[in-house]
Amino acid sequence: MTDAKPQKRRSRKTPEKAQLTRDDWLDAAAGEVAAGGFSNLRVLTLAKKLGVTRGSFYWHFKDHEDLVVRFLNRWRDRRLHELQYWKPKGGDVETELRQILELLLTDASRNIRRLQVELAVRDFARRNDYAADLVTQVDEARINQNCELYERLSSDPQRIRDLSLLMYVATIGSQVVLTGKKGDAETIRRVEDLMARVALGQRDDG
Amino acid sequence: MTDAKPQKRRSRKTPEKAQLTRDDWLDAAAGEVAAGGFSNLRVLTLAKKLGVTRGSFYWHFKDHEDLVVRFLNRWRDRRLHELQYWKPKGGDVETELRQILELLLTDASRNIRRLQVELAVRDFARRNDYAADLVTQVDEARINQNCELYERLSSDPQRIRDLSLLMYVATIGSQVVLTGKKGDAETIRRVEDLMARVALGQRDDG
DNA sequence: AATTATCCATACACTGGTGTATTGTTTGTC
DNA sequence: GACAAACAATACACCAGTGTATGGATAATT
Repeated sequence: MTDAKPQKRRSRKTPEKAQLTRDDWLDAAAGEVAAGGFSNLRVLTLAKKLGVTRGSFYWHFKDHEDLVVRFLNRWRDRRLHELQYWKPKGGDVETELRQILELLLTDASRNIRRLQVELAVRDFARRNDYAADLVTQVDEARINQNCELYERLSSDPQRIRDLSLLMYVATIGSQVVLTGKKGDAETIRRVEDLMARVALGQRDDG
Repeated sequence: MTDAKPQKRRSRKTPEKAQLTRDDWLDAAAGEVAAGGFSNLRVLTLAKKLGVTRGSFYWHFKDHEDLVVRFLNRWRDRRLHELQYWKPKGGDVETELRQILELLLTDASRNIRRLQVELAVRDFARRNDYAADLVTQVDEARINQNCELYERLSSDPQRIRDLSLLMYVATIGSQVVLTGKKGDAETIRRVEDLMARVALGQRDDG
């Protein structure tokens, strides 16, 4: 009653897990980046949200830049690693194409936080060379990955690459333009369908 | 020699134009936004680049938020106003389509600063409701504008809108993914060509 | 020429952020 | 249970940015 002593000091969400790991900080950082971009990634705010002081931060990280670099590296590693799930199990071309498009558009628009982080990284890459390099790596890997699919739709290597690139920029553009808007779910589904038909070379019926 | 007195006090780039106007500040703000996004838009830095102190700023603007709002408003007004140049003078559908695509892709990629500002506004819109509203207005207007063109390619209203939307998100995505990369000029031209053929419904030859 | 409006400089208070050094407090581990 | 290592709190110096109040200089108007 008289003076509030430190009393317990470990009062985070999970009292069992008293110690914070570096990944905990990176997870919290993802929340900040998703919410307000990299300019919103501040040590003080992060510590407050984790229920500790900055003393903990400077144990796990050298400084603010160290946090940013580790965050970007983890992001790239995960994006490159998840590519293995981008190759559907089998089936005809149209099925696989629609699967991959659904993964890139409908599924992505549901995973708001992941998408917000990606857009934030992309934005940060416009003024940070290191981030720009990672984004390029990820883009290249994704486009190359999809080429394996579009190889079945054309025999011209240049055309395959262009088609893969076109589909990719269309998905990114959809995420940029449509995400977070009202009634985007239905719109995204229609765009998704139209993209599939474009890739398959089906003529318009209008 | 002894003590540097204020001596002249008007020593900006153009000594004739001693007084700064609000648009001068907004132009300088555009540079900051293009370079580092809205989080890089600081009164102090702006004043330094204009060769004045913040006393001038707080004469032309109420506060920092006032600057941001005026900047966004001017951006929207200009984007909506320039739409009149998006309607080609006449000619067949393919010519007009290729003209509009060149305007949206090749020309846009040359106008780096304008594009950087647009991407920055788009990013800012993810965490600012007012900016999000303006971006939606601009997107809607552009898509509607292009509908007039795609009306000649289909008779189904829904399909017209979807096609216009697809082409639009593809251009935005191209700007996001390809701008500032090495060898983007040639790539953009190929994507541009492919988009035109897709819109025109030409079958692949591969 | 005097006055007013316009525009900018200066000085100040305040906030919020980084980074460092030092000192606790836990948590294994022998 | 003593010791060391891992983790976090505290206090400090420092800087960058906003906003305000006030005064000074210039231009316009009469």
